[in-house]
Amino acid sequence: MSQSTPDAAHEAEPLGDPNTHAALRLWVALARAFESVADHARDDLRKQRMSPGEFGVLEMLYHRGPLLLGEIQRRILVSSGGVTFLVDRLAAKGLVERQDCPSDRRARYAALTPAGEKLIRRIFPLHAARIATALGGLSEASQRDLARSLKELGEGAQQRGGKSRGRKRR
Amino acid sequence: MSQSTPDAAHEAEPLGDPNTHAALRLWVALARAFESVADHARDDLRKQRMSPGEFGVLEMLYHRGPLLLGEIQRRILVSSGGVTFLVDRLAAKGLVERQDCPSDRRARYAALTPAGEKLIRRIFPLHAARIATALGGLSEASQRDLARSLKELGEGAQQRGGKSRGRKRR
DNA sequence: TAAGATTGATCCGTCAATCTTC
DNA sequence: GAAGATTGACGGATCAATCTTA
Repeated sequence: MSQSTPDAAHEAEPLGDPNTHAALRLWVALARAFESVADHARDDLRKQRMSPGEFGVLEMLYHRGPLLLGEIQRRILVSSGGVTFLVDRLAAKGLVERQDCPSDRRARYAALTPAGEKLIRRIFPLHAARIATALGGLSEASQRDLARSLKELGEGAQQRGGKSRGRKRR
Repeated sequence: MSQSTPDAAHEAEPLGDPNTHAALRLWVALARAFESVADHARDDLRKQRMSPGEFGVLEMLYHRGPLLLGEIQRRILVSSGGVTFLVDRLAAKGLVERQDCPSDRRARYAALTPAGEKLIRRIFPLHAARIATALGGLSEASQRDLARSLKELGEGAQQRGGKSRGRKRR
């Protein structure tokens, strides 16, 4: 794992502020839920010998077509050097290729090669199914509700300014 | 960041199964929400020159007292080697010390030193407040609701067997 | 044989500095 | 000067192999 999960029990020594206490419990639940599902995702991806970042790039190019490296960076939230590195590796595997940008010679596109397209077309549905299995305990309705709440939570937290790794601060 | 976030828009090419589609949207929302809050947490910790893992160990020892390394491993969900490494670093900083286990000579305890106790006692409330700020958009009630749903989600996903990095499969 | 801890190799990604083009 | 991409050094964690004790 790449991330340590916060400890679950703060009840031993309750905090003065009940509001903080509720927030902490939510944070723990959020982190644990994320890690549980991420475990499924990572496990599935490892069988394809693919890192989460690599899969993220392939998936994005699959669903959106060729993209500038900077766009990829903002969308999957990796560092600038990280994108270069990911695209390098995918290119070495023959799954992705760089293309020059006609309107701006500083920029480059990344695009799927036929081999990359074939691969992601095959594994994406399997990966999606694995996620669905992980989440399978919840009804479709509560999945929708939860997704809505989480989206609100995420956007709120982002506006309050976390670290903002060069991401659009809209 | 240590983790790439799944891409948000699959609407361009809807999946056959609507159930899978709902699951995917939930997964994206979950990952984005987690990363947004984690950014706050990481940002805060970095000012203390402390990794999330190090903070996790200190926090746990603070709230639970001396713990076997194996227990720490299971609770913060890091690898076996990871715990050894974390405790090494904290010990080098003088914040934590190892203690022999009288009943099993294979095992060792980790415990806070006075300096470690002093440090975590000081920074934990600040960290908690930062998390509370990140989550501040939500009412206390909806924080509780969300936490409950997420706990259910996380436990469900875990039971369905993610990767289970040596963790108790209870 | 198995369980706990440790070591060393390796992997993935960040960060700071740099180069090019705008 | 600022924006896009790239490079190289580094950090944090995983993994497989090993050592010790049960």
